[in-house]
Amino acid sequence: MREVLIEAAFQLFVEHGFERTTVDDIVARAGVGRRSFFRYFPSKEDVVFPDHERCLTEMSAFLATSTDGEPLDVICDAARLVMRMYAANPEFSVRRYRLTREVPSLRGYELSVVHRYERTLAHYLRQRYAGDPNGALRAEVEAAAIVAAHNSGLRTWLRGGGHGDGPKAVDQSLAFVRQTWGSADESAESGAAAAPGSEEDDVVVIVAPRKAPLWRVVQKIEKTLGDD
Amino acid sequence: MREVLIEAAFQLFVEHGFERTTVDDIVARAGVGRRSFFRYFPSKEDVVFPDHERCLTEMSAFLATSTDGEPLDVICDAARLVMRMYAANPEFSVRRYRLTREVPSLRGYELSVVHRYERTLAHYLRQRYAGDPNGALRAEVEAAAIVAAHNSGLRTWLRGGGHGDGPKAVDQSLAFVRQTWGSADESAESGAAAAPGSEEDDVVVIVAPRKAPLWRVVQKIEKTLGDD
DNA sequence: TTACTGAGGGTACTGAGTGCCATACTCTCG
DNA sequence: CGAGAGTATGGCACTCAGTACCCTCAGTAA
Repeated sequence: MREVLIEAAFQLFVEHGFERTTVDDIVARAGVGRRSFFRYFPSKEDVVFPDHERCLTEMSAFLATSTDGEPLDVICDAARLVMRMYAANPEFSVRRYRLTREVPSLRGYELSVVHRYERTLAHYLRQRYAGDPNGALRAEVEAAAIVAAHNSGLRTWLRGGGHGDGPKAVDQSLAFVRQTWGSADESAESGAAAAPGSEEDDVVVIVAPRKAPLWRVVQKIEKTLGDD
Repeated sequence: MREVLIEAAFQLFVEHGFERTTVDDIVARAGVGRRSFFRYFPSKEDVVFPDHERCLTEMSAFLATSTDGEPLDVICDAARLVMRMYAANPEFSVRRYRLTREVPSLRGYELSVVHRYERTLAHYLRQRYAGDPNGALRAEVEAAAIVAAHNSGLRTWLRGGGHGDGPKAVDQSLAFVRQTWGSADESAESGAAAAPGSEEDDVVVIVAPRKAPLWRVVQKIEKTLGDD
């Protein structure tokens, strides 16, 4: 029944557009009663995003079992679940992407979905950063950054028609965040020198208390430059 | 007319709630015709956010004239415009906050507004990072991080009933992002030293190309520590 | 057989948002 | 002063999403 409604709806959406298709049109093509539509989908928009609810619970379940490991790495893995869901049906994802780009109400719905992912990730990080006085803020910002990076990679893939390697594009975007962020705040809690991310960047970030004796700063620099 | 409608609407919203108040109720209390409501507000939700449209154009105008200065600093200043708008009417902002927290459709509307701010900031950054191969991604992530930090500070203030110093809370949140982020990518383009944020934080961030001669790094440190 | 349950269907209703037209009011030109 | 043009407002009727309520028709247990 769900499948029948989704199929009928998408046919009509591509034929006449989302807004010019009424729920009556959909149930007429599907051959079911109008009332049944709203039994399976709480709104007309929901039929366009039939799989996000499941993905959200998957993400929650994944995070619930990931109690150790670098928090930022964990939520990157969680974000990859979303990309995987999109990659499972490239044609469907691309069709939906084109539809969503043009219909304001669908954009609004998508925003609310993305927001729920972001809240899920932020909630996890807040628990992991429970001791940190800046933990709540850090959780918010990191979750937002990871979601933004994920969506950037995802959209790049979608714009390309879903032909390239989506997960790889997302990985690269996520790596960018971890590279510039993951290392820097490592230092923020230790109050001393910190090493850069990894990979092929050739810069080093050093954090030290202002007014610290200069020799100590140089010491940290030497230590930092030494261990690569 | 706008003011009359807004006032009537908020009275009814606090009396009976947003969803149980119909547009007919609003126009009846305001003493105007129903059709006039939709002339001034495209939807029932818009009456709750009467000032965001102006703030968005203000932000665009501000960014259009800010062609130099550190990009991250510029969009921080742009974000502060939003906080200022909230701070201009604390009681109204808090009433709206409480309302928005409880009504799903208002939350959805707020998400779309936040998203437009984020797009505006990202658009600006994308132009500023035009040369950078990672510029587009960096723009997305930084815009998202700044918006998240701003909203974190804003919500803290709103939860406190609008009594504390909102702009200060936002400043602290924004400083957190610049501290852990703003400095790291400075090095990506200039390859040399960079100064910290400002205010009362007592840490200094120094960035230098790895493998640079050590004396040059120390030189940068002395220069950085000197100018405060 | 009856009684219960649960999925689907039908009808009528509320309320947001729109299109169209009528009615003022105002400003300008003659 | 008055005619005409442009503009703000009100009123009416309509579409359509979403909901409440009730109906039918399985299948099933007793």
